[in-house]
Amino acid sequence: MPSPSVFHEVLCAVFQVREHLPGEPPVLSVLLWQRAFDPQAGSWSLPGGSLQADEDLKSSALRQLAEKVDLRQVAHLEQLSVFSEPDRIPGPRVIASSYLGMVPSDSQPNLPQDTRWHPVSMLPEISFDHRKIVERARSRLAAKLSYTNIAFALAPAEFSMSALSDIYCAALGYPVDSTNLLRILSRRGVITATGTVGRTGPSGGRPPALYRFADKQLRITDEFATLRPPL
Amino acid sequence: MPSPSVFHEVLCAVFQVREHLPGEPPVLSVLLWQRAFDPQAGSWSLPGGSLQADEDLKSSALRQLAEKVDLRQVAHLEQLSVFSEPDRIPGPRVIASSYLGMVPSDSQPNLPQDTRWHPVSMLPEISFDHRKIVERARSRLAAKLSYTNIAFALAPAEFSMSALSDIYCAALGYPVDSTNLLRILSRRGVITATGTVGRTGPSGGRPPALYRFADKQLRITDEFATLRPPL
DNA sequence: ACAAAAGTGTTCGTGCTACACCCATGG
DNA sequence: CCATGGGTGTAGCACGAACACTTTTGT
Repeated sequence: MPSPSVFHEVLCAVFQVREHLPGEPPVLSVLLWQRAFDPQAGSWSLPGGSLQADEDLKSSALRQLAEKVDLRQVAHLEQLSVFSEPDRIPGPRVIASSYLGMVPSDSQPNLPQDTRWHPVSMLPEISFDHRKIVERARSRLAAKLSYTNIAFALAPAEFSMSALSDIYCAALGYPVDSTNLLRILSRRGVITATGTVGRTGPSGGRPPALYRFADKQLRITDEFATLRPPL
Repeated sequence: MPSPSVFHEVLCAVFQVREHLPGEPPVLSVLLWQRAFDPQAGSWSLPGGSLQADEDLKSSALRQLAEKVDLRQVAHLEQLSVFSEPDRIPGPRVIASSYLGMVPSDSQPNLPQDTRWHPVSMLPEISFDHRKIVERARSRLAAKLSYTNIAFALAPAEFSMSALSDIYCAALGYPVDSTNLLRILSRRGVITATGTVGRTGPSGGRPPALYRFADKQLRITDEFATLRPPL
């Protein structure tokens, strides 16, 4: 192995569906911190940092999130792609492995001063190539919502179907009918009824049945939309 | 950036659908080379090697395939995941980025002595964690066959539908009806008729119409099997 | 004429969307 | 008893699987 070794960093696009304006439906938001110093002081960056000698990438991602932004409730974390252009950031070469992370909508982590949730529909100025990572994370999340149970990582432990369809709507960017969503997800065995009911809302209405996700691990629920095996 | 830099290698799982036994339908095969020296002398490895200072990962992968196994007709190459366990191979730490590559079934690259195509159904002893990479590449390929036009990278420039369904069959591991395949792919605009016909086979029969792929770039052709946007 | 392979048409099932209608609760 | 939201039922459609039937060639 005669060739040069390089630095390696992990960058995490962590999403939460959260209320941005009170009374409005919740929106998909991503966790960013603001750079205090150059390069690109003032712009917003993804949390992350450099890989240590004794950890693999995923452990590193979890460590950085816990240490730097005090985030410990990551319900799901998966690899996106690697960004390896030699000049992707100024200074010595750093290869970035990007991750998609998600925290449930009911968790309220304590964040440092420089760190904030930003609705993905109104992102501030983003550092380096981090915007591309956010975009990729977003589209990966949208795609996986349709054929996996990945929403378990965005939803609280128990939820009404209208709350869940709000989450899908926020993540996908278009309305999702809660009545059909129930049928799809229960037929696939993704969610199960708890048997309990929630409280009725502030403006009246029937109290909703509550559901939970059957698994808290990622599962493919709709493999092979087409070209499936015979029999 | 106080932390250690590490070596970084690229590993390519390159597939071709090729005739293994004459007269039999073609099978999905992967390109491997046999290690002459320890560690793990005799076992078979994926082509690849270490990243240079001035190249990104994809360029590196293409370079290594051209230099080391004289392979220049790679029709598609995409990133799989990164393997970063500190002790994944003996010796100093090396992080591996894995790639999925594909070669059209009609190209016949010249291979070095130690390099050979192996049907994925009868793999030899594989080095280190390379088997895991082959498996992942295989399942990624199978998945993408159903919702993208990725078969363009496995098929020759022009082909009959029965030849194409042989390719799908080899890559998926189960039979694919050529008549339905035609309908699916032409409806999606993935393939178009050339207007010409091929030669009839050695055992007689009607000469087949020839088709070609409309794009030679990867395209998603069946986004959102479910939960699609309204209207 | 017959075998072999390609191409066409038809039936059927499945799964999702859309929407109308019914139910439960608070004021 | 009415407004508000939750839940159920149903019709329709789009797409693909399976398979029978027809067409075109070589021998």
